[in-house]
Amino acid sequence: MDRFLSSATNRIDAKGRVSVPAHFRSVVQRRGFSELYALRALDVPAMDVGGPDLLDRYEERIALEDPFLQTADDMSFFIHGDGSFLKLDQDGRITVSDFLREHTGITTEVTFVGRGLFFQMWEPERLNAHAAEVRQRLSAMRQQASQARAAGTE
Amino acid sequence: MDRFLSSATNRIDAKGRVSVPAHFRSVVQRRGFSELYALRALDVPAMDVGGPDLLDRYEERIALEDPFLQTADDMSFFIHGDGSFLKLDQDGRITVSDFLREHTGITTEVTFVGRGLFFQMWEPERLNAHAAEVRQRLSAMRQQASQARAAGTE
DNA sequence: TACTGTAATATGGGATACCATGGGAAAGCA
DNA sequence: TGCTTTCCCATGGTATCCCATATTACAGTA
Repeated sequence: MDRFLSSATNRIDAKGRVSVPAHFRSVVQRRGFSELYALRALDVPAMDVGGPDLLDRYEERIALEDPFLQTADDMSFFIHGDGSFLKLDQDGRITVSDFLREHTGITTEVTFVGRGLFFQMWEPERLNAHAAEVRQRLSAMRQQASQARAAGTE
Repeated sequence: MDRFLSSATNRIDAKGRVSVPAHFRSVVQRRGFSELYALRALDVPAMDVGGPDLLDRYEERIALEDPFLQTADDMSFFIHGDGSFLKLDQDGRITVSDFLREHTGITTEVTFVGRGLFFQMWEPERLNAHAAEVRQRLSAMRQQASQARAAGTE
């Protein structure tokens, strides 16, 4: 399978290194990425990490904004401004930079979350909070949908 | 038969492995898969499990959404982040990870419940409680319906 | 229906391979 | 020279392979 899936939490060692889950590394290889791009996620305190295609995706997103408006420029700055890329060492580890820590709140542990075509890096506690929100939204959405169906058949 | 039917309870061994019921395995293997896709169910403490094709179906669903709106992001977060592949070993067993235990409360035994296109993994006690709830809801609903019918004919 | 043998399945355990993690040493940089 | 980064190796823990044994399901026979 060549998609990033499931999540795992790894510890950051004294030198600031953390192992990228083996499963993710094999996906990276299979997709033929030689370098990983880490971008700040737009709405959440997480990093989006993936191959060059991740950049394309963000470009598309920016393209939707009116180029004369502040928003587009802000987004572009936000993404390209400090966009760092992560080097995998021989043991499949990356070094967690201050840039990463600042945006995510990561200190001693990192949770890697598969997102299909890319993956995310989270501070474990913040991830839990976010996950709870997401599940609640989806659950509410599903109830609404089934109520709407019931109403339609009455 | 290519549907998941009936239920069975199996024990988890000292290494955290548990056999997937043979008839469930044959459903998956007939399609040529050697791994399972498991997703944390939204409203109940159970895992929804199926072949990797189950994931495909979800991804197709997401593709219908505007990729830059919150809904698409939530859905992806859920099916990729709350999902995981379970590798079947040669004897048809899977290892029950903390990822599964956390959400389901599973400790020493697992009940596998056929649900047609997928099956579920439950902690036996919780399944009993849930089954009782479901029965009660259904019988309440039936009583309501028959009362409404009686009222209509009076 | 009861009994019996057989095959399929579930379970247990030793050995092995893989992976996260930690630390020493060499290599770059100020 | 100090400091950080990168390489390399050691270790413990976990997952996987492979085989043995127990248990269950099934089919045939009386």
